[in-house]
Amino acid sequence: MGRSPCCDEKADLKKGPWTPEEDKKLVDYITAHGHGSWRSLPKLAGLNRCGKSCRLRWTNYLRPDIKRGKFSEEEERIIIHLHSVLGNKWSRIAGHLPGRTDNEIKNFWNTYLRKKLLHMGIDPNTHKPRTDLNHLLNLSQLLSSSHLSNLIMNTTSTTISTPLENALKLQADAAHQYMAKIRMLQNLMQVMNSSSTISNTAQNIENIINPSTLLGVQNDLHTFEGQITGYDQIQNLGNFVPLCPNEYSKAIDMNPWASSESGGRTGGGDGVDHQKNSADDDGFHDQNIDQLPRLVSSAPFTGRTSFSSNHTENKSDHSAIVNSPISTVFEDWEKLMDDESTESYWKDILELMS
DNA sequence: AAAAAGAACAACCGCTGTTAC
DNA sequence: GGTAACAGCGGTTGTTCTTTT
Repeated sequence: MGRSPCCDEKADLKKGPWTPEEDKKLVDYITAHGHGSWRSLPKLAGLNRCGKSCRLRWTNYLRPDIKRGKFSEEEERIIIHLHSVLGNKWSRIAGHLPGRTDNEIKNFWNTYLRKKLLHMGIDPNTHKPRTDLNHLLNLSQLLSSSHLSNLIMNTTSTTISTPLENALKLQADAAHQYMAKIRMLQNLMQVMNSSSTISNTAQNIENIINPSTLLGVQNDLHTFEGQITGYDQIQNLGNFVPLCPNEYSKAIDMNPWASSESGGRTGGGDGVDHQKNSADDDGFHDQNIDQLPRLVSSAPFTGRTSFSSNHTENKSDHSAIVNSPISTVFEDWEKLMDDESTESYWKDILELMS
């Protein structure tokens, strides 16, 4: 009954990297006869390998239609889109990228794309903004240690600092700290607003933080960044991309991957439950690529772009703030930030969210 | 120039659904 | 209908290459 023993059970089968000679044998055999049964192939081809190893070698490396080399930006975009819908279904994703293997895509994801999304503040598993505690609490430090230091070094490295430059550095430093805090708050608010299960928490937090102050966050940030763009490098601050509450999918509007040719979203862009589990449908069709929720931009963040597209509802209410200088823009924030300096401040918020 | 660290890639392992018997 | 191997898939590991210190 059943089949004969699997080749894997045979002894003395070679493992490890393939030699050019082995590759040639495999290619020659398959070219002449097709692979047929992988189980019987090694013996017929004169290889001391198991059929499984031959199949993997062929499908992942030797197949003539395999496209080698760097992934294009378009391929990157497609992979991320598909992953947001299909998850780690590498073979299905590979099915939409001719010439790419599931193994190659998987490696590309694990070694590059995943880290890229993490750097952008996006959870690569959920394709939503990261909500882990460390990310939020370390944000300020990360930004300060990288971008701002680069900024300062770039702007003053060639000369001995003058008193004015020192003052500018201090001001930039302080402003940067504000910025990081604002973004942390934005992220928190976004998380709260994007989940109905914690909507009550959002209200509780608003009891801690002056709601009117929170409403001004976006415009404050907008204005601040507008003021500070005298430093070109400050635009590099935006590796962390804040998203609009309830508007995850709208972030695609500033997505450089979303080419004009693709036409952007045509529907279903709420970023919720696009996954289908049906066996006969991978939940994705080529014509539906543009219907999938797009990801946030990897491009440098600019508050202007972000908030002009996502927070128009607040514009009129805060036009006065928008036009105010930095010194007054942050006046309302000073109280908040002073309060926040106490150790229990963030604990209170995070406990409410847990 | 050497060592260490990180990134990239290839291959293996083990699980699961399918299929031959 | 039951059993066991097959084929495919995703996760993980090991090796090699590149970059940084």
